[in-house]
Amino acid sequence: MFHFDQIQSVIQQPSQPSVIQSTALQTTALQTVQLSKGNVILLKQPSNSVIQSPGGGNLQTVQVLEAGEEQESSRKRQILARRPSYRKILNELGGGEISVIPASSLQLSGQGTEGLQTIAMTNAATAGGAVVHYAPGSDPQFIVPVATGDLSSLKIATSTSAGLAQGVVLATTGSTVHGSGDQIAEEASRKREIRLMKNREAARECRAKKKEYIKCLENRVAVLENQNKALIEELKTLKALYCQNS
DNA sequence: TTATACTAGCGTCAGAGCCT
DNA sequence: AGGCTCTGACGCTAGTATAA
Repeated sequence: MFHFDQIQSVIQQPSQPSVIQSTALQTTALQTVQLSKGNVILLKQPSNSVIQSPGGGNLQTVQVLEAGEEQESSRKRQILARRPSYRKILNELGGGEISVIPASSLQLSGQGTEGLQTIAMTNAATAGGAVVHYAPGSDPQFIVPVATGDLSSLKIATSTSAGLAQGVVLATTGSTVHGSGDQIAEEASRKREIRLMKNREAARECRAKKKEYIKCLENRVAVLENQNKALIEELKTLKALYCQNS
């Protein structure tokens, strides 16, 4: 796997592309670079990745895949690039419907709740356990499967930056958790909160991707400027040589 | 020191495009 | 058709730079 920073340039239609051995090339970093068959990516330096160049040297090259492989690879990349939604994650975990609980309506007591990252919880309704997603921010929320049932006095284990803490008790302080759930306004509000939360996350990722892409373009500009300077120097030298000999 | 301009980052909305 | 993701546009806020 190599990072965007390592990309030095993309050469179009190389006359003699050098093929390299790549045992487990991850190309996720290239999603925003449009490549076509025959393009070659130059890396700034031999990376500590799995890429091995038969020729060695300061620059490594990665040849773009054949058309069929490229399509397949592109599809895989797209699938990998798209993070599944919270709803999908919960469905895969057997959650079904989900409920959003404002963190302000909950109290976490016990040790190990600082730096909270994920919570797994169990009670009579969850049997094998259910996953609670914590959405940090100015208005933090807990997202839980509705099938979980009564949320008061759930036994939960928190995974924190400091490690796992068992036996923390999640206690509800408001009635929002136990509402009927049938009220249309409540349902609409819940859906809106989920949508906003997902869009917030999407916007964050989009901006990060955009920043990375701009950085890549700036790198390319720098490389091309250097190449241009070098070519001008070479031209001057050749001109001088030609004048001497004529 | 204060007022103003500029920049970066964020959340939200709207619309395009894809997928089921 | 409806739901979803992605992304441009917009407005807001906080931090920084600069001129008066």
